[in-house]
Amino acid sequence: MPPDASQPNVHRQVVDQLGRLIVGGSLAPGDALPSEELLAGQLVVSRSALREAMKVIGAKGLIESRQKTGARVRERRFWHQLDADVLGWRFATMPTQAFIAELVEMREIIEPAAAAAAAKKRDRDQLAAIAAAYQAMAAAGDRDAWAKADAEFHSAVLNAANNELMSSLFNVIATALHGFFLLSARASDDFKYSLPHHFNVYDAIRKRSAPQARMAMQKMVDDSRRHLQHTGGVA
Amino acid sequence: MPPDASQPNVHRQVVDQLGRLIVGGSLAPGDALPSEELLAGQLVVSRSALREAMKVIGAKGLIESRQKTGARVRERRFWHQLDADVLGWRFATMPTQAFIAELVEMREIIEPAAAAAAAKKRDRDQLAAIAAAYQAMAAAGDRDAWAKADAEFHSAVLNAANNELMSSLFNVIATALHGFFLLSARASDDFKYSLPHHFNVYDAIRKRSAPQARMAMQKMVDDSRRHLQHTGGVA
DNA sequence: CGAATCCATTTGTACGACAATATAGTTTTA
DNA sequence: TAAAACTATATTGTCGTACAAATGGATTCG
Repeated sequence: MPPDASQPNVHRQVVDQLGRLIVGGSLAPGDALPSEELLAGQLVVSRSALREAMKVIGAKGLIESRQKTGARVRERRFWHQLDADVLGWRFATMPTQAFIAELVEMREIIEPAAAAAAAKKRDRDQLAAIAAAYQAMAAAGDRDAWAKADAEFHSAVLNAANNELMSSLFNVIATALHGFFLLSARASDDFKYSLPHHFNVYDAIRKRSAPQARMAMQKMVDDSRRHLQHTGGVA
Repeated sequence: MPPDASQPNVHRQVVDQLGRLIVGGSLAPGDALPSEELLAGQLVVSRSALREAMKVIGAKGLIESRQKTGARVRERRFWHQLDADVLGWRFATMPTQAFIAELVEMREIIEPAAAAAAAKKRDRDQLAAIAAAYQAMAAAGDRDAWAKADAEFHSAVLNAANNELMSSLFNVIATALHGFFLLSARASDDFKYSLPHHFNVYDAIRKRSAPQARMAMQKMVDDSRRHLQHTGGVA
């Protein structure tokens, strides 16, 4: 339970408001924000709460504030777009196909590489976790159970790659995409269509064959993209 | 000029102190921080400044604070390790070979993929930028000029891939690694050894050959790793 | 012994004050 | 007249205090 949503914390709400404003484009890069006093008045919060929110927004790379000059919106390339909040704001304000395509592309790069690394570096327990997730997928009766086991599988593969940075990155991307897929790809019924792919990935990692693992995962994400294009319609 | 270093801002200093404490391991996940009042006293800052710093640390995923319970250090998997500050703290406190290897591995995954994507999606201007960077590298007389042009080259390739998330991610990784390489790999003299590789990458992107671009970049990073092992000694 | 209640501690929010400082406007000077 | 120095002022940075809200633990009562 991250301290994110549903909390009536004032500064958290202000963070969300400012984040959406900036990411949504109402405030363009280079624009100056109103003075703290004024902005606090507009949002009906104290300057303390506003400042705490602005520090958070600044930590996410969206604004930069200097004395007297005030806070200015930074250029987009400074936005730490791998931040869960920033991704969420992008989804909330401009979930364009291009943006989703970027996320999907990242996923399609990371996962095959992670599978290859996992084949090389996994230990016994990590393999067992992958196997367990696979069996849970095979045994899944409904879509929800399958989705849960599927997420577990991918997470286990990433974990077996023994690269925390990669796991962390994939986590952010997967979470962002998850929210999208829940909304769009509800149609198809054959939710187990990718089970063989998953087995191939598991088997290659078991055999410690990095190229095979990479190829199997590659096929899986390719298939996933094709499937999506049929149901959801992502570029 | 990011608003990071050299500023005597109190809350910024506190952010650094807390970040180093946590990332460095002095405060283990699950540990509770002292109360705000007490901690503010220890650090000789006001509670306001401390709170602003804690919000920033929280935004980076290092801590989570709830009423009465106080702030607790979160598990490492919640740390947003792709954050520049967090990476910096890891370097400052535990620049282990394993950590550097993770960064290098990420780079070796991203760059070939980016080169392939650039071959497919680059436009004329983006190609021109790559060409310009290459020529600057070829013309470079000293190591500093070469390093600058080199960074420009990689940046241009990433930019040509037309994926802002990828650019942003690479930026963070490259910056983090840059700080390390400056310290370690000062030895070798033939700083232009990789110029042919760079040409191959450029040429493949020019010809829009994705597989060729991927392979050329792959060779480049492989060579770079080998070179590093000779001079710096990274696993 | 268990459950409801009260209490103390801690974070969350607000307000007010002053210091530091950078910008803009003003004055002085060459 | 133009440039340089100075001043005024607005804005962020920091501090301190006060109170509200929530929550975990102690206490009391059935």
